[in-house]
Amino acid sequence: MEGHPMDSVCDCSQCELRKAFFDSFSDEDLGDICRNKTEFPFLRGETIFREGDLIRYFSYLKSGLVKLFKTDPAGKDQIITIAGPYDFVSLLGVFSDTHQSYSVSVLEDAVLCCIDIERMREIALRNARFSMNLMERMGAVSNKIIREGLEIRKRNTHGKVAYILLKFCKDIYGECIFDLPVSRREIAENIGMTTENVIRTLSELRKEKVIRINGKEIEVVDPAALERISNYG
Amino acid sequence: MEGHPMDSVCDCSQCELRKAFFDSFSDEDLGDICRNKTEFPFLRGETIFREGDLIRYFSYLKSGLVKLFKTDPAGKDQIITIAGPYDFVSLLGVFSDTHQSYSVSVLEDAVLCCIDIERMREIALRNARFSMNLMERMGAVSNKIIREGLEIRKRNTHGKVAYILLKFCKDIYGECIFDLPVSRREIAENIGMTTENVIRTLSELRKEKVIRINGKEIEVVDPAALERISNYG
DNA sequence: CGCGGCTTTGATGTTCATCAAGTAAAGTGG
DNA sequence: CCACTTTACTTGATGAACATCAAAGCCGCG
Repeated sequence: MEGHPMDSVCDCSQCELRKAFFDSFSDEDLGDICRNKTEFPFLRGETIFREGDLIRYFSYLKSGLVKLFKTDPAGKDQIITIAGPYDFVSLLGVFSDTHQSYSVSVLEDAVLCCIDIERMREIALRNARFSMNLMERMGAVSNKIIREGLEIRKRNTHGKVAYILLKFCKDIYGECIFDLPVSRREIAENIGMTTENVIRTLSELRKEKVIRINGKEIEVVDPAALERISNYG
Repeated sequence: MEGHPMDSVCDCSQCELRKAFFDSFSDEDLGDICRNKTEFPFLRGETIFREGDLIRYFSYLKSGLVKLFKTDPAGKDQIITIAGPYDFVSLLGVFSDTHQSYSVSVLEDAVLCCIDIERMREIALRNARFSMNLMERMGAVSNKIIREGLEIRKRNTHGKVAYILLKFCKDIYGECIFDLPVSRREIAENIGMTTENVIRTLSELRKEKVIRINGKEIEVVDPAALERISNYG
């Protein structure tokens, strides 16, 4: 893992995640975690870990945006999903596998909260409510990935592009106007198309006045039409 | 859920799953589960539950083969995965969702072991080791589904068909000769192709002497070639 | 300044879905 | 048990969708 630990300014009792998740902690466990967590800042473009690396931390994203991806023998990347604040970067293998089965790199400057995996396991093993919460939360992430995969699979090129644009606009940024955090090629790697066809489809959506494009900046001008294209295509 | 409970002949202390999974149970919990589980037999073609049904049971497959699938508004099915003995039929939503997010129906006569979801939750909440085992096991299933989705997505038609044939032969039956438990259409629904192209591709593999076809019976004559097609295509 | 990566568009060809038509197999009702 | 209906399977022809190849402009960076 690149980067150096930050000064741990975060008091875990104030962590936004606590409400949803760490409420199952006793004060004792919370103090334990708080003293032993490490926050790592990462810059756009940096790699957090690679497929095959030893799993040392349980980690989740405090801020920023990252991509989870696999690289095939020919060197082509396949993006599994894009994760944002309070998403786990560790998928479900984290307690059963010893090595990462995918790579993670940074799309927008990020802060990662890391807890030693053995300590995490200890706490999970003596706190059933926490295990349960963990399972629910990690399950939600896995289910979202599975669902997205199925949605992508059944769409044609126009539907795929519309789908991912809506994901940026609704899920990730919550606004109709945003800067794409990824290259055209990365969009292609995410939805299983070629870069050229992603570009061509974006241009067509622009010509049809569904979106406006200015480099990385995208504005969804006609969300209803985009929804229609996503659902029909 | 169709079907009527079987006489519960299985003594849970003898359950094959116990070794891998239920060892985390105290004798007390095991007895609790054992008295309160129900085994349901299902016949080929029956539906175990449908998308949208209330989740009442935590359930796993003792024997047989089932498909998990979603049906879109147009009535077209998309197969998520095929599950075999000792796979969970409940995916990770089972503790966090109230309703099923997919349907399950039977490909080969099956016996399903069902445990009331509330009882399961109670036990998980007082037995952290069990929660942990559950998370590991359910995580493995989810990860397999995600991985398969990515593998399918990156292949062309020949690669997709080769991939799923190898799955039947290696993962499900462990033999080079087997009866397909699914129709050509279901294969298509699983790997995202049209029925016609599945058939065409099978015929081509037959002409190339990679497989032999006799109705539902498939023999993989040249496994190395099939692997090559799966990895290249 | 020049190199490499990203973006864009066009031309071309392959792959794949769709349409059509027919045979085989399996289920249904009299 | 047979006629009938439906579903599954198969092949061919066609066209649309999509990948590939090629070329050029753009931008950031050493």
